[in-house]
Amino acid sequence: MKSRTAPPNHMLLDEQFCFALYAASRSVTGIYRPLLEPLGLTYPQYLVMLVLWERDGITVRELGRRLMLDSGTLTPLLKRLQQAGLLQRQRRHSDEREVQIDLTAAGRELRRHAENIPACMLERLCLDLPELKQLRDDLRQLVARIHPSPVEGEAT
Amino acid sequence: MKSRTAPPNHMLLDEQFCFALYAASRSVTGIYRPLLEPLGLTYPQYLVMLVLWERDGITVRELGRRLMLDSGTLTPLLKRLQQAGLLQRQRRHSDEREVQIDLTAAGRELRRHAENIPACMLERLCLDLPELKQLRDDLRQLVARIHPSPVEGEAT
DNA sequence: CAAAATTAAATTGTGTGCAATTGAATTTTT
DNA sequence: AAAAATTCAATTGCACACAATTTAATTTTG
Repeated sequence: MKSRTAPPNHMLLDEQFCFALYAASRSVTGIYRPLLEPLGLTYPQYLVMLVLWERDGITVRELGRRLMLDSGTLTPLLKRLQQAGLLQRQRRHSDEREVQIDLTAAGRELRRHAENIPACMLERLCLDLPELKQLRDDLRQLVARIHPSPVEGEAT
Repeated sequence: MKSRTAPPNHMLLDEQFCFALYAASRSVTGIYRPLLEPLGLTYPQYLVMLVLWERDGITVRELGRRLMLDSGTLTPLLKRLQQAGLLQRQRRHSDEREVQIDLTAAGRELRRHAENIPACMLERLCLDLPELKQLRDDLRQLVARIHPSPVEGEAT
């Protein structure tokens, strides 16, 4: 007996998981915008500050590892945060290739003004914590499980 | 009796749902890149083509509604697709404000080369269809349920 | 109907993302 | 130790995103 459900057309935008992900990500960033605007931060800048509030004195490379961003993105972003007086950038004497990022007093101060943001976001998202944690873990699993593309000519 | 679990610090990057979402979205777009590169498309361009393959002859506005993008993003993107010979843009006679988008023969042709992409992605994501649908619906619910920010001075 | 308000795209300007290249410093090899 | 390879950040170039403004066309109002 044949199924009566419509044929699942994977080319339909509204069927696609990846579009839902893309749209959700941009939507959520949009919610951050009015919350971060008073702090003078964009969402990627806020992410950088989150990392530095955990521990500063780290290198651009370490920052990039945490955020999955490269120097092409981070260098200009960090220059803006430096311009805003939130951090300092300096080559490490131990290894002149590395650039170490240190928060200024103003950068550390800013944390207090950001502490209510997670709660604000939780409210806007209208999800309870367990649901959110589940979704977060699903997304992390997704990223972790991504099958590397089969690049040919790779040495074994 | 006090709980022995560590205090949940919502300021920790790796605790945050929103960062997982942001990172997952960029990761997934990164998987598309090598698949779309032979077609000469970026991921946002691919999304535009998906909408047009469903139905063309729509306006920039309708396209923007489907993709949640405004003309500031779409206009230059559509110009590039036009330059690539995939579509035509023309003012509507019925309303000269509107710009109608029509696929060219080459634009319709391209669909065949894109038809295997969803299956490729499914393989790369290493998730079965039910899980993916669940996650997709969760993300859609999230976007739908987003509480509008309380903008003051709004007329009632 | 004419003025005012609204609408649709385009434009302008800023800030990501990311591939590819460059340049300098360090490490590994020979 | 000198040459080769590697590493880190910066730079370059291109393509989004999105706020804000502009321009032109249409609709609504007085």
